[in-house]
Amino acid sequence: MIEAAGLEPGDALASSRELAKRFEVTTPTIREALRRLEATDVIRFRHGSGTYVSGGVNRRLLVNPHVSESRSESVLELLDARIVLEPPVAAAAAAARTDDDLTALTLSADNSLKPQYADERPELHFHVALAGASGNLLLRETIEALLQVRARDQIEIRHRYTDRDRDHADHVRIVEAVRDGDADAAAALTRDHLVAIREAIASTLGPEQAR
Amino acid sequence: MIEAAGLEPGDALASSRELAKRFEVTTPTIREALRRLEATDVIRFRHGSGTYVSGGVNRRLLVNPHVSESRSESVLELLDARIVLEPPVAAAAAAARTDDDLTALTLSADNSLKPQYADERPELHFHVALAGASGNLLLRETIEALLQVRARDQIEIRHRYTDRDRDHADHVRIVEAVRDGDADAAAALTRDHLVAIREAIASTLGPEQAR
DNA sequence: CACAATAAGTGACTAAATCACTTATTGAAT
DNA sequence: ATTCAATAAGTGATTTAGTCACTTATTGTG
Repeated sequence: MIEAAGLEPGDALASSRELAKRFEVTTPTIREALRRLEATDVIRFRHGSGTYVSGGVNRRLLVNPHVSESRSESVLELLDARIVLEPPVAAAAAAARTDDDLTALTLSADNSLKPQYADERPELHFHVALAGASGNLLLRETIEALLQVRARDQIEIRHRYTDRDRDHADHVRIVEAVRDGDADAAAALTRDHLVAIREAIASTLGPEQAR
Repeated sequence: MIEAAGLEPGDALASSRELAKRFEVTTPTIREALRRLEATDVIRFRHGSGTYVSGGVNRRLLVNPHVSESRSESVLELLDARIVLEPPVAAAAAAARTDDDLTALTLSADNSLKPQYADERPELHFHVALAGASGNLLLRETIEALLQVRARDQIEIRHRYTDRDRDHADHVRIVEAVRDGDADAAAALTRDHLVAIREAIASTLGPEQAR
């Protein structure tokens, strides 16, 4: 129904009672269906106001909200995965970027000096914008989902371990490589950037967990 | 509660009525909670039998089951994303593989001659096993989730466009490179393998969609 | 004109049933 | 002794009718 009506994030759904009438079931049944959609962030409930379409409608990959991250070493696991996956994405971006991509990339690089909107505006996250410049939406969604893993830790990492100036300088260099269409340089710079972050975190966790 | 009790896929949950008593709510409320868990495949209902823990409990990345893939060109989009991401994963596998990984890899390569269990047994899917050999679980889960995108099309692809013998031969060569610890070769062979599949599909879709 | 009271609309939840389905048990026929 | 159909208990699926909690636009008063 959301698809058929072409509803987009922010749009309101019909009320539970109305949906119940339309589908000829009762409200508890409707609620069960809506709760499933809520689980993948397709819709959100606002008590007393209504239910609204959310960002999940156009997000094919997502993080399982029902798996709690307990093991602390998985922060490094995540960084290791990013070190493998993101450099080639940067290379692809360097090969395929449009002028619009460059504009968005520059904007998000500047935002890394004051990353205040990074959580609610994913397109302002540098690494997401970088993946977006590859022209492949699925690639962008993959990186986006990956960055949602251990999101809580990542916020703390940004606040405690990240040197914002250095971060920004790294990002600017990557943007330059992408602008010049230098795939190898973009990949290498991205790898160095992530390795530096990994090292900074690993050293604070103590050598026994650094592998 | 699933975590606390250490329940694993296949284990049964308490009945709805019992859960309702335990949490001091009524059954419709319990059902809403369970439906959310169902949406990310943490649990599954079996009418008349019970509700059981499912594979989603230890899957951090997953495909949004509520987004229907309509555009046919996204098959190529998926292949393009895999061409970017999987070669470096293969390289990482060549660098980190253990003997156990090699055994699993050989097994899954053989399975690609008769890929009958590929859907219900993800570890038998060659590209998942390859990612697993990297030693990074998140990397494996990422590839696993990616392969779930357009799963329906992928089954058809396997049945119609794939030359099983050639597929198997490609896989064997990749395994050899991983065994020898030759990261560059593993990456190159994986890229060639995926590019060949992409070309086969692109040609059947007609040149206008091949980009 | 500002602002508090109001009323209508919405989600959240309850309570007590009934229906649909599965599965282990039971007991009779073979 | 074995087989197999009837049975009963347990489980999920859904209904019905209503109440509570919250939001928001409207209205009437100061």
